[in-house]
Amino acid sequence: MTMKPADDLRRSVLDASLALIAERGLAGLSMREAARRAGVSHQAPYHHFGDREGILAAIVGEGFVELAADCRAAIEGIDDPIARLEACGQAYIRFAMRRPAHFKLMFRSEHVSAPRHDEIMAKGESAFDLLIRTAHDAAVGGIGEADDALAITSWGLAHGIATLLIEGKLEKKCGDDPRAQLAAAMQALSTFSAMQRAARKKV
Amino acid sequence: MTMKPADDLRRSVLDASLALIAERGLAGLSMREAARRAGVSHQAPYHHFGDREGILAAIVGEGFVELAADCRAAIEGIDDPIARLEACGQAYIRFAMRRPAHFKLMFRSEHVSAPRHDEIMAKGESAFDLLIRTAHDAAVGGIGEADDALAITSWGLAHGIATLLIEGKLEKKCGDDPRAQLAAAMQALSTFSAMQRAARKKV
DNA sequence: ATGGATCACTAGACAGTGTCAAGTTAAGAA
DNA sequence: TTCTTAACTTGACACTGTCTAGTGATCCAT
Repeated sequence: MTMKPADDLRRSVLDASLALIAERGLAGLSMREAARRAGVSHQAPYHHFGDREGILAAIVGEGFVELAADCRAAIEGIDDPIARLEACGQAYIRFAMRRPAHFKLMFRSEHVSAPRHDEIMAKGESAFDLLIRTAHDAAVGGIGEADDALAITSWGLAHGIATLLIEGKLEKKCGDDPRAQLAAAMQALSTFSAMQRAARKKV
Repeated sequence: MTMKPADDLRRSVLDASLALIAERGLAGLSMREAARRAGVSHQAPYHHFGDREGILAAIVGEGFVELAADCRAAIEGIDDPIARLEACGQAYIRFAMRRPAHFKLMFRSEHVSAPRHDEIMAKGESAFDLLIRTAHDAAVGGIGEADDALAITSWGLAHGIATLLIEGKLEKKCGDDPRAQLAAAMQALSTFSAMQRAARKKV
């Protein structure tokens, strides 16, 4: 199943957009500049995406699929539920570091309105829900009874660490080296796991 | 010490900007519309803020001061270090809910570049560092030895929960009612505190 | 095969934006 | 009185997203 030329332009506009975002940030993405780089008229992208938001929605969709795949791969072969949860969090944070623009678009409400683009969001979010469910199951299996609260706590921790990391807010505490920051992030996750294990043994 | 007319316009442009953001979101803030609402020409705001970013920087500065004050007030009169940390996190999350636009501007790197506006950021961030130090001290006092890791973990949790909350990502798990979402957020914090206490007793 | 519809795209225009440059007006200092 | 500076206004420029109106090509039913 080869790509049709139509999808070809769609793909190259999308790639040009991602490159643009990588260079100039999220606000630096412009329909016209993306079209320019793809070598087409300023209106060509509209035929494939309808809207500026359409491009962002496409990026979000790809992001959710990739994140879910990352998480699935990370927990494969791990049995201990708390270790699974930690591995999942690690994948979450590594994804945020590898694709910061995707991550921001995925978890900010203002760029892509969920009601529109619901088919894309649904595809992505169903994959994402699996991720959350994994975390949830792991948490429940680990601690015994506390249901939603622990899942939200785990998600919140991973999400917060990831956010602080890609926004550069850990620089003051960990220095400029991204690897040192990543190490600190991972240490936060393992601290959380340790606390979880302690709480479990106590009960 | 009364306000000079100059500061008067500065203030009203700032208020118009905040109203604009509340109505149309962060991207809906426009220099020209803010000027229009303040009843001045489209260039008048530039005299006070220099830049579009200047307005955002002013908002960020006010936000850091208010957040620090909130946190300080929250931990007042509480002795138990773990309880202090939890109260601090509660204040952090309540602030995010009360001033979502401030919160986003404060913790995103793309809107306001720290190197420029360093005087504003310094004023705000020194207040903010106090907040982090409080969390740090409380954490260290609580668990005994683990130093930076627990502070980052706590900060990450509060930040992540706050972010998910104001981006509406908890709606699927907690429903549309903001009070139910806030309750879930608080429950996540208390879950964390319980785990911290359990870990402490175990060691 | 052929007429009509649909697809993929181009070209032009419009309102709106941030910001540079040049003027204006008023107040205060020398 | 003259000079300087602050606090504006006015006008222009390049750029943006998006609406409208085209233009070939391709496909499909007759």
